[in-house]
Amino acid sequence: MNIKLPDGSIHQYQDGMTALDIAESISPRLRKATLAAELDGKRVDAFAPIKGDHELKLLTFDDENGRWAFRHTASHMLAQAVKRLDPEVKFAIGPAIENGFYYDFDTPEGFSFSPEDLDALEKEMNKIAAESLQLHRFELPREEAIEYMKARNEPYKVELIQDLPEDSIISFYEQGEFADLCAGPHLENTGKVKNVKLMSVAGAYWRGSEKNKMLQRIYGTAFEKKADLEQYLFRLEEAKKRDHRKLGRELDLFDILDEGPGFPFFYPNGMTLRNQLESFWREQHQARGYKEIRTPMILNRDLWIRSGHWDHYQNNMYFTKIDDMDYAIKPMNCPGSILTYKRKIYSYRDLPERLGELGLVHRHELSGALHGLMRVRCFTQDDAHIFMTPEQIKAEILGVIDKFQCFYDTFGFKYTVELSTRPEKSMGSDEQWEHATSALEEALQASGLPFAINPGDGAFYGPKIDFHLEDAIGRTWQCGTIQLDFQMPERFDISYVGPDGEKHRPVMIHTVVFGSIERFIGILTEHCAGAFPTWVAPLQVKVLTITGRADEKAAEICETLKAAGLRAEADLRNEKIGFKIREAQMLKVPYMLVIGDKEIEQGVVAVRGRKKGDLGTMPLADFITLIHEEIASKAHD
RNA sequence: GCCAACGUAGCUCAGUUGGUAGAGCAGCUGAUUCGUAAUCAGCAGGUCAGGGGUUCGAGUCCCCUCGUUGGCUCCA
Repeated sequence: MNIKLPDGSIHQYQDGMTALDIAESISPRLRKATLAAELDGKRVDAFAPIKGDHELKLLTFDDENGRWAFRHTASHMLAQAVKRLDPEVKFAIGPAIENGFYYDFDTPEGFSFSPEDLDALEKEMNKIAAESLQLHRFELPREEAIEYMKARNEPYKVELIQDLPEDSIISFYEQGEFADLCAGPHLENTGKVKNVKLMSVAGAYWRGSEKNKMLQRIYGTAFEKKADLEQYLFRLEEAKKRDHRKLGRELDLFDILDEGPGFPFFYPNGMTLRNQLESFWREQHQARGYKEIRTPMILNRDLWIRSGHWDHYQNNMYFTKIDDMDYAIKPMNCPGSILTYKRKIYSYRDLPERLGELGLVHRHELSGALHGLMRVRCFTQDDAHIFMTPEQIKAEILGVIDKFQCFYDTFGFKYTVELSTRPEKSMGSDEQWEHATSALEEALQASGLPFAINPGDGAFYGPKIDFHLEDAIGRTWQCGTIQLDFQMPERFDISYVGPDGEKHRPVMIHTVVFGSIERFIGILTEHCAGAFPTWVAPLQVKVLTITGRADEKAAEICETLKAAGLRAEADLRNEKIGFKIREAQMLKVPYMLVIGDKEIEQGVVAVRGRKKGDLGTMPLADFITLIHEEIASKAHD
């Protein structure tokens, strides 16, 4: 048979040889590294015999798909270990995921895995690796497959098979006494999976639906090399140090107290930071032709019925009564924005009308969903609503995308983009949804941004484009969104007068860049580990004296800095300079000015940067120029 | 909301088989005037999340509530 390798070369092999054999023929080391293979682009076992001419790619741990096979085998080993230690446990599913794998188990009533159990399971997995069990693949016809799993008393597996399409191949993988329903591919042998770490236990609904039984999920990870596992665990530990909840307390920025779950406090430092972000937002939006508004936090029931929130969003809303009438606290700003639009008659010449609002919204999120500033029950959306003619849609969306890129680049964020389509619970006709969805898709394509489709995740009034930013440990959070909406304009019967003198229905875009100021601050805090870019840092310069003889000069310098528009403080305490520097470093103050007898005598300041250390001395005026330039450029890092 | 773990001083954490709460940092007081990540000493600080129960006795054991964390579900 002829085998074409990724470098384009074609080699002849004997029919029936496996990918491992072929790897061996190239080098013994490659054979050892080969975990799985891709045959004509399809993932297969490296130990499966190959027949006929094909294109072959050998997958190692460096390939995402190689790691996937490696960790998927690890998840089977976990299941095997669980079964050995507790035969009563039933298997659900156990896939490889980014950075690891998990397996869901249905355990006997009242039993749940403890940390000690995880240790024991880890040991058993190591034993399974030491046993060096060979993996075998076999296929069964549908009925036999069902009988096979019934005989093994695995009801979840039976259900999975029953839900597979009639004509699908039903494959199993067997290692020692253990066999599992699985499409593969897998490693040839359990002996390869030596560096395993079981991370945590969590509840997870069967098939992801809260209507189903909650199963026990064990998360783990596995690496080919021990050093890589250790490095991964170390990185996780390091990442915890930049958790925004921890930094928020340490830097005295913000906190969430037991007295108000999900309702954050912003302390003076946090407020300074926040105000900088809001100023930036205002500058940018003014420059981009937006007008700012502010709409009420409480509006009456009729409004929310009209907007559809009463029907579609009630579970997430807070209510109140005023003079025996029902009111709701706004969970979104759009109805207020629409009422603003409705206050007068718009001409097509006025459009697009871009209305921005830093609006505080309240949403009753499930208690278990709360997470620091990332997920709260009251937050400020940096909202904007654009009212426009249908012809303006594409240009407006492109304008918004440009705005997003400007914002995220300013902070040095990487982001991923998703297009979310119609959810089950939604309003409007199929045509409207199709029209709106394709408008978004076209704009995205025109922007050249790579994006993924997220089916069924749109808002109830329209499809959306989401921008996701990463936190310290790689979880991603939706920040920016662009939502196209044909519904609200209908519901509120808003219009503009066209060139023909007739009334027309405008189209509406809902969009946020920060997403919520709170979440954005959370992400930004983790992104820079609390060392905020100078332009947003709560305190920009700390003036440190070496002895009391410098007090007067330091105070004077501090005043000069403040007069130059900088956020500066002087530390005149009777402490050693090393101690003062340590404190300022821990607070991640961008610049420290050390003032002692020498500086006073020479008429200079000794500058220390939080990252670069001692930067030498310079006249105060030079330092002010330097920091002003840095602030003006909004430099990060 | 669901599953699990956890909740001790402002912060980080000790507290053995139930026998009346302890350290470091921060704070306060005093001494020290000192060149780029911690000067020394003293003092003060807690209804052990809240409420019930078991017990001669509960921070430790049991139950309930609240909150936090990790997930699931949901979402900016």
